[in-house]
Amino acid sequence: MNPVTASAYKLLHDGALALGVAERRGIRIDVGYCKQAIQDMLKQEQDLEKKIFSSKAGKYWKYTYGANTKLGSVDQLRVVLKDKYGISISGSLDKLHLSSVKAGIVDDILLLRKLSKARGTYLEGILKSCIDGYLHPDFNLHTAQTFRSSCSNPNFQNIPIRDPWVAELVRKAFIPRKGNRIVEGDYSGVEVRVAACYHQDPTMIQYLETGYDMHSAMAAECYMIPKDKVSKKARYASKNKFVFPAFYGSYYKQIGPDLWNAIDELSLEVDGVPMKKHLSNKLHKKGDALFDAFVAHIQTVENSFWNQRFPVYTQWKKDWWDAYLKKGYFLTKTGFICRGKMKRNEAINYPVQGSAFHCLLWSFIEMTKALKKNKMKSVLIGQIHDSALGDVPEEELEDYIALFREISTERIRAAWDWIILPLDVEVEVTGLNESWYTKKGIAL
DNA sequence: TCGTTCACGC
DNA sequence: GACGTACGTGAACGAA
Repeated sequence: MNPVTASAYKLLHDGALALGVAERRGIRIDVGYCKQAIQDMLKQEQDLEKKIFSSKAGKYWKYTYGANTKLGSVDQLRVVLKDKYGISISGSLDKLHLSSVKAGIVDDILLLRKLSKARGTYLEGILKSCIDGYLHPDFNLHTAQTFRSSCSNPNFQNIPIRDPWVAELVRKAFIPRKGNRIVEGDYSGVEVRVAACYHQDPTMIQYLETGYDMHSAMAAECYMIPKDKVSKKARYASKNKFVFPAFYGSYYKQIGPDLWNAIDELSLEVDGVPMKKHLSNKLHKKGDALFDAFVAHIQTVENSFWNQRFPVYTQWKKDWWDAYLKKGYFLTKTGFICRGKMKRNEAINYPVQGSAFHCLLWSFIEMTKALKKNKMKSVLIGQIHDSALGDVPEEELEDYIALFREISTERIRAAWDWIILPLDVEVEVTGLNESWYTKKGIAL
């Protein structure tokens, strides 16, 4: 991919400069917290190791491998599971596959992995790159195939958030400057909106303009429940296991089992009835046959999703792919050309993912300029694909938020007329002088 | 040193 | 009718 218009080149040029400003400002780190937390976690890990080695399986592990014993070795774990529990696993021993294994040792191994990840990759990684209490990650615009950004030393774009326990351990390390709050402005569903700018499916546009809750609607269809019975957790499963994967090109053979597994992971229920029991009543099947029937049901939901709900979107995907096969390249809305050998899903996803990030990048550039022009003390400190983080003095809080909203939803549409739908941002704010972990959404 | 596997994010 | 998830970084492990 290369910029082929003057404005595309300028976007990268100005983007590199704006990100450079943020890199030099840096993110404030609670170094004392990090050091203490690392010590505490090391202690927990040692206790856990002791516990493991006092179990029968742990003793066998040590006996077999002696000084070469490594609890992080999947090869060794595989042998112990087979010899000590008679459980033979040929494939992956990752979290997903291990969590269903009924062997006493696996829960402790998974907990140990989680702790050492949080300590090693994150807290120790932060201290490794921290200079005088500030972190200055590298934000790159020249590495990702899609012309998204990437980030390293350390990677500020994959800090834990989904597991609340790990999120707390790690995010407490990130703090605002004295008298400030961290303010995170996040585009809502920007990839879905940018995709709609390409395919212009009228149903999708209507959904986005009216605030129709597609995730809930699809939860209702997937789990065969009335719309008003869709719980938050069912909506979450629908969003992350059906809607997003479907937009990325996944299909029922992958999506069906994922939605099925989510039932137990999230303990889904309908009116107090366990979800699998509910589905059994609906599909008139039990056991393995119920699973097969559920996957088949998801196949029909998927067909209806693409062919009944979004036929224009579906046709666009065909046309876009055919045009790429014919020409050997395609152009993005933000003025880049993509050439080279691509698979179907890549050719369809790259322009969307790239242009969606470019919306954030444009806003980041304009925000950087506006803060300087207005002589504000607020500083931008980082960016995570569809969100921008500021370190904002209490007295500038309202102005900063208003400015960010205006730039990222109004000014951008005046600058880029290809954006044919409203954009929306959510703003989250930490407590005064409090860590990133305390961020909360604010009412409009 | 390098490829693979794991784990974390959007 | 077959086909079929996108983009990243970092650490540990283990073979070369």
